[in-house]
Amino acid sequence: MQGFERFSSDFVRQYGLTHAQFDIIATLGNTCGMPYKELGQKTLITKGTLTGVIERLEQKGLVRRERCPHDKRSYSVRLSVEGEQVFHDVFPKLTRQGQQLFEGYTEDDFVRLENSLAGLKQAIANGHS
Amino acid sequence: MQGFERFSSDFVRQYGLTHAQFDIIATLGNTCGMPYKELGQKTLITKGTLTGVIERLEQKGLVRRERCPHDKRSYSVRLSVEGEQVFHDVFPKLTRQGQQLFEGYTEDDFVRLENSLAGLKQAIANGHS
DNA sequence: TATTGTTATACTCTATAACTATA
DNA sequence: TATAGTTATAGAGTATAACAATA
Repeated sequence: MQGFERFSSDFVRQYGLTHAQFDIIATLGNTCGMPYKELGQKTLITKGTLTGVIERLEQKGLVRRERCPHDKRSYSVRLSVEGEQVFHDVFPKLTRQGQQLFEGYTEDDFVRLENSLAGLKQAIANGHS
Repeated sequence: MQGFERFSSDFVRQYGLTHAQFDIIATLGNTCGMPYKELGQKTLITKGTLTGVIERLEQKGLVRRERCPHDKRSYSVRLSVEGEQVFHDVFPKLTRQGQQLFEGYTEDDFVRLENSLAGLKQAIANGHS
């Protein structure tokens, strides 16, 4: 875990993004936007912190905010065109970078790993709730 | 990964420790101390940051510093008696907490998971260097 | 001259609580 | 009254670079 954490966060930082910012972009990718509340629930970032993180992403032009027509207290946050570019640019690279890790893996290795991790993930999610 | 990260960091925070501080204690556990430089290499914390982290751990009385007799520029950082208590108190609990995640696992499940993860770990370490 | 650790700077994240504006 | 987001506050980690003491 620590190994991959370092591996990926070095990579992300090269794009001038922090872990939290990357988390937001990842969460917003392939969606049509969502309010702060939902974003906070998905990323586990509290609302006070979220204001700052979104602000910095907005300054970088990666994210846009629109007042929600139905509830004027709320915003809809979504990726800008540039934000989507980053999303579609960084993720495949990160994935590809990740792929190099698995050079020696056979199809069978993948299946075994995937099954193991799926079980582990579920166990963590259950123990966690 | 994210699931376990949250799981364990919630737990660690209950002891009033941050991730970085926990990392130091974990690294210092079962050793007779080491200088800042080595500590920084093992935890990937840069020296400037390390000064602050160690300082806070020293204020909490979990860590002690002694000038190295051989090289007067250098300190030897080691766990205090209380620091060792924390180490021996928190780690088994974290492990036990972790064990609950694996309630439904059979011996075979463990073997499979262990093999998969060992391979993954090595792949990450290699891709990482 | 090179290295160990310190200090200074500037930024980001973090939690928490008081606040505003809507609902 | 309750909720969505803001602001204020205080603390912690991060990188970087200039610095002092020692090697």
